[in-house]
Amino acid sequence: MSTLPTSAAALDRPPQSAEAPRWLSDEEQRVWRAYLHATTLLEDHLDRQLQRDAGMPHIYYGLLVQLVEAPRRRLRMTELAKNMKITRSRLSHAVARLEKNGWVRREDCPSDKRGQFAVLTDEGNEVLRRTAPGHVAAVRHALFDRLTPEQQQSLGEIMQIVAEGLQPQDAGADLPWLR
Amino acid sequence: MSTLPTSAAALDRPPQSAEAPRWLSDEEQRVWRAYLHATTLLEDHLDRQLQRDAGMPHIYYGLLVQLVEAPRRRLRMTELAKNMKITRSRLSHAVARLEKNGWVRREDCPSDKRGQFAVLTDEGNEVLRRTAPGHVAAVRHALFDRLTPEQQQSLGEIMQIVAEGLQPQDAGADLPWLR
DNA sequence: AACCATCACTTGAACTTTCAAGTTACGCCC
DNA sequence: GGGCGTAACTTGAAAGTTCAAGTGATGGTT
Repeated sequence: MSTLPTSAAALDRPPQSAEAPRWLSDEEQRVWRAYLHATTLLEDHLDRQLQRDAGMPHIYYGLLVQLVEAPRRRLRMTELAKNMKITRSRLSHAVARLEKNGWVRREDCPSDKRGQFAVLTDEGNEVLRRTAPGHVAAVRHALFDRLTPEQQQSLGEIMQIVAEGLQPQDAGADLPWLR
Repeated sequence: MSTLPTSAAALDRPPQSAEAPRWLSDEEQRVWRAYLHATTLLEDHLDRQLQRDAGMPHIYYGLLVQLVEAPRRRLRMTELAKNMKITRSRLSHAVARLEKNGWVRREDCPSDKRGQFAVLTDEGNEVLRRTAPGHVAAVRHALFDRLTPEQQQSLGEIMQIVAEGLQPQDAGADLPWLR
C-alpha cells in the first residue's frame, strides 16, 4: 500500500514546477488513502481467512471458482488467466501447486496441441463445497453488510469504470490481451 | 483475485443447506467481481509503473512517502507498519531492502533500546522527488480522471467504512494493533 | 533484585509472484 | 513444403511475502 506526497512542500518543490504535476488535493488524498487501506486490509483479511479454512490464498480459491462455473469444469489456461487478470506465468505456477493438492488436473487440448485445460477434480469441488459458505460469510461481513444498497450500487459502477479503464489499453509486459 | 461460486447449483447444493449460507445475489456478484477486477488491475498497474520508473514496488514507495511526511523524516518501525497496515515482519524485510538501496537508514531509538527508527535519506528523498509526479499522474489517469466528483466522494466514504470495519476488531495473527 | 509477561523488532524457511528466457505448435506465405 | 512470425504454455532464478520462532528490552510484581 502507498500514497503520494501530501504536498509540494514536503518535497521542497515550488508549487508549480516545470511540468506542473497536479498533486492530489487534500480531499483526493483522503479518498486515495482510504482506498489503499481498505483494499489491503480486505485482501489480507480474505487471504488469511482462506488460508486458514481452505489451505490456499484468495487467488487460488478464485481459480477453483472459475473452474467450477465453467462448462465441463475445465478452462483453457489462457482463458483462465484472462478471467482472473493474471499472467500466464503466475497461472502456471498456481496450477502446478493446485495440481499437487489434487484439486486441479491438467488435460491436453485435442484440437490444439499447444493448449492445456485446467480441470477441477472432485476433490477440488469438495474443497469448494466445504469452504464456500465461510468465504461468502466473510465477504458479506467485511463488505456488503456494511454498505447501504445505494453504496453497493455505486461501488459496482465505480469499480466497473476503473476495471474497464485498465483493461483494454496499454497494459504491461506479459498481459498481451490487455493491449 | 477471486470470487465466489455463482450459485448453489454450481456446487450441487440445495438452495438452503443446513447452515443456509446466504449466497451472493447476481447483483452482489457483479459488484464483487468488479471490485476484484478493478483492485487487482489497479494494483498491478501501479506496481509496474513504479517498478519501471522508481525501481520499487508500490508498497515500498508508500513507505518512503510515509517517511517524507513524518516530522524528522523518521518513524518508529511499529508506527510505520501501523500506518501502512502491514506486519512488522514484512516491514523489516522491506526496510532491509530499502536500506540496501540507500533510500532509508536505520537509527536506534535513544529512549527505548528495543526501538528503531526508519529514516529517509537524501537519496530516498531524491527518488521521491523524481518519481512522484509520474506516480500522481498514473493514479489520476487510472482513477480520479474517470470518476465524477460524486463518485469520488462516494468511493471515499465506502472505503472509509470498509477500512474501519477491518481495522479495530479481530484481525489476524501478527497484527496486534488491529485487535 | 530476581521474575516474567509483554513489547519491539529480526530472522530464516517456505511459499508466491515476477521477469526473462525458453519450448513446442500453429498457420500462413511464398 | 520449408520458412517464419506468433501463440500457448512452462521454467528457473530473483524478488517479495508469510509464518513461526527467536533475541533483547522494558515495566511491573513480588
